[in-house]
Amino acid sequence: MTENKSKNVEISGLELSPRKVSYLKFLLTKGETVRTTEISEAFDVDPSTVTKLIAELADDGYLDHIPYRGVTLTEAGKVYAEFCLKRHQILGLMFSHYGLTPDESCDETSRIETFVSKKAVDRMCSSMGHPTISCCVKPGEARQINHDSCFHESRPNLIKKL
Amino acid sequence: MTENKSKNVEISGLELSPRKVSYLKFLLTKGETVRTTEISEAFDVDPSTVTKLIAELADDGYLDHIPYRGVTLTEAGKVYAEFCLKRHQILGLMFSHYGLTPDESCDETSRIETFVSKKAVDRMCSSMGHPTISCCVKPGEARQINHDSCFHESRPNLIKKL
DNA sequence: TTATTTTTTGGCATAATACCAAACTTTTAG
DNA sequence: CTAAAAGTTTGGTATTATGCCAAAAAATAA
Repeated sequence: MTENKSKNVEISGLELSPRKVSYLKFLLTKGETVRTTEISEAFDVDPSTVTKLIAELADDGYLDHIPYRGVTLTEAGKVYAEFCLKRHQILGLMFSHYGLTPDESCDETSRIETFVSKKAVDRMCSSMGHPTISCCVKPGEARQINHDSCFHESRPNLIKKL
Repeated sequence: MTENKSKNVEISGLELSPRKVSYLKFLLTKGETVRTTEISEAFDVDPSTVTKLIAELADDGYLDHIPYRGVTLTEAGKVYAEFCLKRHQILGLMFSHYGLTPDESCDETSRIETFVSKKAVDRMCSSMGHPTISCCVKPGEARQINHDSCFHESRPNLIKKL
């Protein structure tokens, strides 16, 4: 936990490509070990494409891959995926503030999210009062916004770097 | 004028790559004919890289290129560049609403703008009351937000498709 | 344990960018 | 008015991110 936090500080939010972010978010919502085929079907791509991307994600420490068996998120991968999910939710919420429908917010967010820094997301999250709803997650639904990764600028001494 | 408006309707906002959008915005703010070197210096890339991108933009009708002389925006190019500039400004303003500094807003916007649709921008613009300030343009400065390209959803009969 | 299914490998392709060196043009200096 | 300098374009190559296909390998089912 304390370890995650300290690792968190190093997340810029720009380290992964769009597809990789999608895979990580998918893996997080799945929870358990996920087979190559599940991913390839979810994203409608060839299984070999998935094999290659997960190999890179595994190399970079985001997930463990047992060949022919499946993948699971590493601790770092979970932390990163949580951040990605939260970023998606914060951005989706932001768009919805300007009259976009939930679907539109989600679409626009999906195209831009990989390019928005964690610093910006944290700032926005604070500014919004650490919301728990978003275009994809409503109160009462299973997964709400997880603020663990949030760098609380307003209380630097309490949480910064820890 | 009427012609531009009708062409506008067909802009999705996603037709150009990041670099091409940057070039178009640069060309619009420059106004006159621009030489390859000016662009290559502005973006700190090799002149040959510029030659290639402008060839593609010219092919697609965004600009006229006279070899060894320079490029100018076509009418369609101007219309598109105006939209790009406005999109940048609307998005920058949006980020600034969530506590990002002007510089931060501008940075984040620069990374995401190419992936935000015109439909979303128009909606946001309406929702904001068609503002004239942004992270990059303050009131009193030369270029303010140009709303010509805006699809005014609130007054569809007056402006839609015309 | 063979047939079927799943996964991985290796090869190849495209879009977006970018660099370099060589070939051209245009401009400038004599 | 030409030769050198400066600017531009071509052609070749590279990288990153993705993705497909066919063949090989492993796992599972019959």
